[in-house]
Amino acid sequence: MTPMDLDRLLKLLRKTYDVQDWWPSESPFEVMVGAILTQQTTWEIVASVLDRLREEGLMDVDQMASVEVSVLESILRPAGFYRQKAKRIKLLASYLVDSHSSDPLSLLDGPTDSVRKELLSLEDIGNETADSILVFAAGRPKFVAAAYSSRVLKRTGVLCSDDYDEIQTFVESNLRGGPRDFRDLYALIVQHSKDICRAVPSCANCPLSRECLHFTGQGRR
DNA sequence: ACCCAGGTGGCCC
DNA sequence: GGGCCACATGGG
Repeated sequence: MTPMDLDRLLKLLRKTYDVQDWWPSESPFEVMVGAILTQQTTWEIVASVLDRLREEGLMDVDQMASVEVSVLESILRPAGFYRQKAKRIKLLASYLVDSHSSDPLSLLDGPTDSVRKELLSLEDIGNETADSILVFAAGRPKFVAAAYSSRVLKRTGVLCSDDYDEIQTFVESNLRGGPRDFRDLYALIVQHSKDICRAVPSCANCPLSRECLHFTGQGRR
Protein backbone atom coordinates (compact mmCIF):
# COMPACT_ATOMS: atom_id res chain seq x y z
CA MET A 1 0.00 0.00 0.00
CA THR A 2 1.60 3.24 -1.05
CA PRO A 3 1.76 5.94 1.57
CA MET A 4 -1.09 8.37 1.45
CA ASP A 5 -0.58 12.05 1.95
CA LEU A 6 -2.92 15.00 1.92
CA ASP A 7 -2.16 16.11 -1.61
CA ARG A 8 -2.74 12.63 -3.01
CA LEU A 9 -5.93 12.23 -1.01
CA LEU A 10 -7.20 15.55 -2.32
CA LYS A 11 -6.34 14.57 -5.86
CA LEU A 12 -8.06 11.18 -5.58
CA LEU A 13 -11.20 12.65 -4.10
CA ARG A 14 -11.34 15.37 -6.75
CA LYS A 15 -11.28 12.70 -9.43
CA THR A 16 -14.49 11.22 -8.07
CA TYR A 17 -16.51 14.10 -6.63
CA ASP A 18 -17.43 17.60 -7.64
CA VAL A 19 -17.80 20.00 -4.75
CA GLN A 20 -18.07 23.27 -6.59
CA ASP A 21 -20.67 25.31 -4.83
CA TRP A 22 -20.85 22.74 -2.05
CA TRP A 23 -21.99 25.34 0.48
CA PRO A 24 -24.37 27.49 -1.55
CA SER A 25 -25.10 30.84 0.05
CA GLU A 26 -25.89 34.36 -0.95
CA SER A 27 -24.11 36.12 1.89
CA PRO A 28 -21.68 35.63 4.77
CA PHE A 29 -24.58 36.00 7.20
CA GLU A 30 -26.35 33.15 5.47
CA VAL A 31 -23.27 30.97 5.93
CA MET A 32 -23.24 31.78 9.64
CA VAL A 33 -26.91 30.93 10.01
CA GLY A 34 -26.47 27.77 7.96
CA ALA A 35 -23.44 26.72 10.00
CA ILE A 36 -25.49 26.82 13.20
CA LEU A 37 -28.50 25.16 11.59
CA THR A 38 -26.50 22.28 10.18
CA GLN A 39 -25.26 21.16 13.57
CA GLN A 40 -26.32 17.52 13.81
CA THR A 41 -28.75 18.00 10.91
CA THR A 42 -28.76 17.07 7.23
CA TRP A 43 -28.05 19.79 4.71
CA GLU A 44 -31.22 19.06 2.73
CA ILE A 45 -33.38 20.11 5.67
CA VAL A 46 -31.14 23.08 6.43
CA ALA A 47 -31.41 24.25 2.82
CA SER A 48 -35.19 24.25 2.97
CA VAL A 49 -35.12 26.18 6.23
CA LEU A 50 -32.71 28.71 4.72
CA ASP A 51 -35.10 29.15 1.79
CA ARG A 52 -37.92 29.81 4.18
CA LEU A 53 -35.87 32.34 6.16
CA ARG A 54 -35.01 34.12 2.93
CA GLU A 55 -38.68 34.22 1.92
CA GLU A 56 -39.58 35.71 5.27
CA GLY A 57 -36.95 38.42 4.84
CA LEU A 58 -34.98 37.17 7.82
CA MET A 59 -31.67 36.77 6.02
CA ASP A 60 -30.94 40.25 7.18
CA VAL A 61 -29.05 41.00 10.37
CA ASP A 62 -31.39 43.70 11.63
CA GLN A 63 -34.55 41.79 10.79
CA MET A 64 -33.17 38.66 12.40
CA ALA A 65 -32.21 40.58 15.53
CA SER A 66 -35.73 41.88 15.99
CA VAL A 67 -37.84 38.90 14.96
CA GLU A 68 -40.12 37.29 17.53
CA VAL A 69 -38.42 34.18 18.94
CA SER A 70 -41.56 32.09 18.63
CA VAL A 71 -41.78 32.95 14.93
CA LEU A 72 -38.17 31.96 14.41
CA GLU A 73 -38.67 28.74 16.35
CA SER A 74 -41.59 27.70 14.18
CA ILE A 75 -39.49 28.17 11.06
CA LEU A 76 -36.51 26.28 12.47
CA ARG A 77 -38.48 23.35 13.87
CA PRO A 78 -37.71 20.88 11.06
CA ALA A 79 -33.98 21.37 11.63
CA GLY A 80 -34.04 20.00 15.18
CA PHE A 81 -32.74 21.60 18.40
CA TYR A 82 -34.91 24.46 17.21
CA ARG A 83 -35.27 26.30 20.52
CA GLN A 84 -31.52 26.32 21.05
CA LYS A 85 -30.80 27.31 17.45
CA ALA A 86 -33.45 30.04 17.35
CA LYS A 87 -32.09 31.63 20.49
CA ARG A 88 -28.54 31.30 19.25
CA ILE A 89 -29.15 32.78 15.79
CA LYS A 90 -31.11 35.69 17.18
CA LEU A 91 -28.34 36.38 19.69
CA LEU A 92 -25.74 36.23 16.93
CA ALA A 93 -27.73 38.80 14.95
CA SER A 94 -28.04 41.03 18.02
CA TYR A 95 -24.34 40.73 18.63
CA LEU A 96 -23.61 41.80 15.05
CA VAL A 97 -25.96 44.78 15.42
CA ASP A 98 -24.44 45.87 18.72
CA SER A 99 -20.75 45.17 18.14
CA HIS A 100 -20.31 45.28 14.36
CA SER A 101 -22.75 47.86 13.03
CA SER A 102 -24.92 45.04 11.65
CA ASP A 103 -22.12 44.11 9.26
CA PRO A 104 -21.10 40.43 9.23
CA LEU A 105 -17.97 41.34 7.25
CA SER A 106 -16.77 43.42 10.17
CA LEU A 107 -16.77 40.33 12.39
CA LEU A 108 -14.97 38.33 9.70
CA ASP A 109 -12.31 40.97 9.18
CA GLY A 110 -8.88 40.72 10.80
CA PRO A 111 -6.34 38.03 11.63
CA THR A 112 -7.79 34.53 11.34
CA ASP A 113 -6.88 33.61 14.90
CA SER A 114 -8.64 36.57 16.45
CA VAL A 115 -11.74 36.13 14.30
CA ARG A 116 -11.79 32.49 15.36
CA LYS A 117 -11.55 33.45 19.01
CA GLU A 118 -14.38 35.92 18.67
CA LEU A 119 -16.59 33.31 16.98
CA LEU A 120 -15.79 30.76 19.67
CA SER A 121 -16.74 33.23 22.38
CA LEU A 122 -20.33 33.11 21.10
CA GLU A 123 -22.68 30.59 22.66
CA ASP A 124 -23.26 27.39 20.68
CA ILE A 125 -20.46 28.16 18.24
CA GLY A 126 -17.75 25.56 18.75
CA ASN A 127 -14.75 24.44 16.72
CA GLU A 128 -16.56 23.05 13.70
CA THR A 129 -19.06 25.86 13.39
CA ALA A 130 -16.38 28.54 13.79
CA ASP A 131 -14.07 26.87 11.29
CA SER A 132 -16.88 26.32 8.79
CA ILE A 133 -17.61 30.03 8.95
CA LEU A 134 -13.93 30.87 8.55
CA VAL A 135 -13.60 28.66 5.49
CA PHE A 136 -16.92 29.12 3.73
CA ALA A 137 -17.82 32.70 4.66
CA ALA A 138 -14.41 34.29 5.08
CA GLY A 139 -12.33 32.16 2.69
CA ARG A 140 -9.61 31.46 5.24
CA PRO A 141 -7.24 28.48 4.89
CA LYS A 142 -8.80 26.60 7.83
CA PHE A 143 -9.49 22.89 8.07
CA VAL A 144 -12.68 21.63 9.68
CA ALA A 145 -11.53 18.64 11.72
CA ALA A 146 -15.00 17.12 12.08
CA ALA A 147 -15.77 13.47 12.83
CA TYR A 148 -15.90 12.72 9.10
CA SER A 149 -12.48 14.28 8.69
CA SER A 150 -10.86 12.22 11.41
CA ARG A 151 -12.46 9.01 10.11
CA VAL A 152 -11.32 9.50 6.55
CA LEU A 153 -7.82 10.60 7.57
CA LYS A 154 -7.50 7.55 9.80
CA ARG A 155 -9.00 5.16 7.31
CA THR A 156 -6.61 6.29 4.62
CA GLY A 157 -3.62 6.24 6.94
CA VAL A 158 -2.88 9.95 6.56
CA LEU A 159 -3.16 10.65 10.27
CA CYS A 160 -4.36 8.59 13.21
CA SER A 161 -5.86 10.99 15.69
CA ASP A 162 -9.16 11.96 17.22
CA ASP A 163 -7.94 15.21 18.67
CA TYR A 164 -9.50 18.22 16.96
CA ASP A 165 -6.59 20.61 17.38
CA GLU A 166 -4.02 17.99 16.46
CA ILE A 167 -5.83 17.09 13.23
CA GLN A 168 -6.37 20.71 12.30
CA THR A 169 -2.77 21.67 12.99
CA PHE A 170 -1.52 18.71 10.98
CA VAL A 171 -3.60 19.53 7.92
CA GLU A 172 -2.91 23.23 8.08
CA SER A 173 0.82 22.69 8.23
CA ASN A 174 0.98 19.92 5.63
CA LEU A 175 -1.52 20.86 2.96
CA ARG A 176 0.34 23.03 0.49
CA GLY A 177 -2.51 24.90 -1.03
CA GLY A 178 -4.75 27.93 -0.85
CA PRO A 179 -8.13 28.54 0.78
CA ARG A 180 -9.77 26.79 -2.15
CA ASP A 181 -7.95 23.57 -1.35
CA PHE A 182 -8.87 23.70 2.33
CA ARG A 183 -12.49 24.27 1.42
CA ASP A 184 -12.47 21.45 -1.12
CA LEU A 185 -10.71 18.94 1.12
CA TYR A 186 -13.34 19.18 3.82
CA ALA A 187 -16.23 19.26 1.34
CA LEU A 188 -14.83 16.23 -0.48
CA ILE A 189 -14.35 14.31 2.75
CA VAL A 190 -17.98 14.87 3.72
CA GLN A 191 -19.20 14.10 0.22
CA HIS A 192 -17.15 10.92 0.16
CA SER A 193 -18.37 9.92 3.62
CA LYS A 194 -21.99 10.11 2.56
CA ASP A 195 -21.22 7.79 -0.29
CA ILE A 196 -20.47 4.09 -0.10
CA CYS A 197 -17.72 4.70 -2.58
CA ARG A 198 -14.16 3.54 -2.37
CA ALA A 199 -12.54 6.40 -4.20
CA VAL A 200 -9.72 6.20 -1.72
CA PRO A 201 -8.11 3.01 -0.44
CA SER A 202 -7.92 2.24 3.24
CA CYS A 203 -4.67 1.74 5.08
CA ALA A 204 -4.20 -1.41 7.13
CA ASN A 205 -1.21 0.02 8.95
CA CYS A 206 -3.22 2.52 10.93
CA PRO A 207 -3.77 1.15 14.45
CA LEU A 208 -7.21 2.66 14.35
CA SER A 209 -8.12 1.40 10.91
CA ARG A 210 -10.33 -1.32 12.30
CA GLU A 211 -12.45 1.27 14.00
CA CYS A 212 -12.38 3.43 10.91
CA LEU A 213 -13.61 0.63 8.74
CA HIS A 214 -16.66 0.26 10.91
CA PHE A 215 -17.47 3.78 9.93
CA THR A 216 -20.72 4.60 11.63
CA GLY A 217 -21.94 6.62 8.67
CA GLN A 218 -24.91 5.39 6.71
CA GLY A 219 -24.40 2.96 3.89
CA ARG A 220 -21.28 1.44 5.31
CA ARG A 221 -20.94 -1.80 7.21
C1' DA B 1 -38.29 0.34 16.57
C1' DC B 2 -34.07 1.44 15.93
C1' DC B 3 -29.85 4.54 14.16
C1' DC B 4 -27.97 8.65 12.36
C1' DA B 5 -27.40 13.70 10.89
C1' DG B 6 -22.08 18.90 7.66
C1' DG B 7 -22.26 19.73 17.11
C1' DT B 8 -22.20 22.15 21.53
C1' DG B 9 -22.16 22.74 26.39
C1' DG B 10 -22.84 21.18 31.01
C1' DC B 11 -21.96 18.05 34.65
C1' DC B 12 -19.46 14.31 36.76
C1' DC B 13 -15.43 12.05 38.46
C1' DG C 1 -8.86 15.24 30.94
C1' DG C 2 -12.32 11.66 29.40
C1' DG C 3 -17.19 9.73 29.53
C1' DC C 4 -22.29 10.73 29.62
C1' DC C 5 -26.21 13.48 28.74
C1' DA C 6 -29.74 16.91 26.82
C1' DC C 7 -30.94 19.32 22.97
C1' DA C 8 -35.22 17.61 18.80
C1' DT C 9 -36.91 16.79 14.27
C1' DG C 10 -36.77 13.96 10.08
C1' DG C 11 -35.22 10.28 7.01
C1' DG C 12 -33.46 5.56 6.07
